[in-house]
Amino acid sequence: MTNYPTNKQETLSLRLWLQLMKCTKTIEAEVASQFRRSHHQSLPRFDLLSQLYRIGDDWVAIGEIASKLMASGGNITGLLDRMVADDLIERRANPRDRRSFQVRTTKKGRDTFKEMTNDHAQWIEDALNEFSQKDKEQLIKLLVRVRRAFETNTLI
Amino acid sequence: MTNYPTNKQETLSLRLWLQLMKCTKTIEAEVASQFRRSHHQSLPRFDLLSQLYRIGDDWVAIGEIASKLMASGGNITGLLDRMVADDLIERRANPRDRRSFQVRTTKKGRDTFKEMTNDHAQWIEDALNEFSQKDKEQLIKLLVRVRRAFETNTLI
DNA sequence: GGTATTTGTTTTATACATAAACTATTTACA
DNA sequence: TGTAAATAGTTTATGTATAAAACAAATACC
Repeated sequence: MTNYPTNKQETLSLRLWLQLMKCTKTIEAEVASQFRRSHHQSLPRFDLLSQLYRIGDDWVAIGEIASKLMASGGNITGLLDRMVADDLIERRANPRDRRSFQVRTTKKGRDTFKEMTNDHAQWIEDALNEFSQKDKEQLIKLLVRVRRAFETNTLI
Repeated sequence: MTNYPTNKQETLSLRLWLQLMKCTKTIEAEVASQFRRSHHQSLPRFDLLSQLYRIGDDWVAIGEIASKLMASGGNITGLLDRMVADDLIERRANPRDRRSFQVRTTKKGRDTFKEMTNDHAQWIEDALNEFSQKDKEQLIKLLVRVRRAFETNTLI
């Protein structure tokens, strides 16, 4: 009865989480360093440009960006300030609601994003080309399950 | 010939990376929020205490912590300053090298770490208990492979 | 022994992140 | 209509992170 390897199981879960974190941080550090070297841009800026790209060509409210990126308002305000200063983003008052502001990418912002996103995809592809489609699919499936386990856990 | 789904493969690698990041960030946010709520401590502080615990009971040089955590010196200086102020860490001059300083955990630091580490292990275990040992082992194996792919890639 | 270099850490400038307080509007509704 | 509540965004205080400059002390080497 006491033969169930509960301690070992616990260790395995922890090891899984630690490996997950190590893996993500390794890739993140590499991508961030490449972005910095090749484009003088950061990962948070890339994420913001990605969201704007996903939303489309229109003016977007600040709050929509914050909620899509799951970030605080203050964080987005600061990021946008710096990106406006670098001419990647333009900002205007919302003509229909004087509390609200809107942003969109400039031409420079769109060009920068296009280059970054191409490089990014290429780096990831190059690094992961040794994996079979089956391995990748399985890994994705397991990761989604892990995430769901935490998300549902949290909501209770 | 042109039937090879190269575009799909590329998409799959990217999707894998995005899922990896999403998964890690979800768990990290949950753990950080629990640490904050239950212990008024942050994840970086927990990491630092973990390193000190791993190294042992002795006085440890600042530089050793920085290299183990793969963090910049300035980062560790700041973290330590705040943790010393909160009486989790004590600091002294290295008696054998006047350039150098050493730190170790206080009793409060050790007690805090013990509680945090128990809770942490429990949260992870609870969330991942639906996974079989086989699933976890496979996931760990794949994650290690992914990380190696990026590490070797970087070193070239 | 005296200078050059290296080493260990802190300081500075900057970026990114949050929570909480604050401001200005808009909306709800009595 | 007039006030309370909700909403949009910024500001402030604080924590975490880096790179680069600065500094002090130790080591290397002529």
